[in-house]
Amino acid sequence: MNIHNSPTSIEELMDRAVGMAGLSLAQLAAEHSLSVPKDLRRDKGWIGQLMELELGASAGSKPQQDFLHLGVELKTIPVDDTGKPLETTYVCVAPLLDTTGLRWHDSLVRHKLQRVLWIPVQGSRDIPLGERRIGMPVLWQPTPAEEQSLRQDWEEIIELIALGKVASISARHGEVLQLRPKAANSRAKTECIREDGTIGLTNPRGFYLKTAFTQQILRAAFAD
DNA sequence: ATCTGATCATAC
DNA sequence: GTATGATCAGAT
Repeated sequence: MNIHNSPTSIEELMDRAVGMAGLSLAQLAAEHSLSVPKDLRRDKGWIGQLMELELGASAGSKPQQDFLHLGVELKTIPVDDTGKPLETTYVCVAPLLDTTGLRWHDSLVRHKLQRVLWIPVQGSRDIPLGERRIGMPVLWQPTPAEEQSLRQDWEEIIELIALGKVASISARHGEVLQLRPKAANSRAKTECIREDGTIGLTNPRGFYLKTAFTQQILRAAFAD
């Protein structure tokens, strides 16, 4: 199933995603003539890249949805044997400068999460990478309640950033959305607003979805 | 066992 | 550095 063309409809995208459910990562890698890394320590994005290949997502480092023409963002999510997410989900970089006038409706978080195709993959480190199996896909759109939760957290965090308090924002802020470092390492710096309004430097941050939130998404999808 | 801050590879 | 793809691993 070496498909490199981009799907022309959501239906076609879902057919492809359902088609790879149940396969092991080794099986899928073999179909694309890729070797399976020993582990993910130095290949943290390997599974995501593999899914992009199989589903025909646009490769590269473009700052847009994976399936722009379909309005769909692709996310792989590592889960344990009960289906519980093992990691938070990165959404996008957070603006630490020029936050004035930013509104939820126009935010990158809202745009990226308008429609997400979740691909659960066994993520336990006890399972050799190649033996981990791909689960049934979930096409998700935030319910009004979910969007409200996201919006509330986003507005709170953005407000703190605008007040120059980014340094005091920890991953504990937010019910469903959190702010955490997103960089090569802690020496990476980017400009931010200081409390006195001047410009300072701090570690780049990204928005992440907490595991309880993504667990709820997956549970609701498989509830029927 | 879970969470939070830190980190890894790659393209440009 | 910023953007893509995320998971690692020490602290709690």
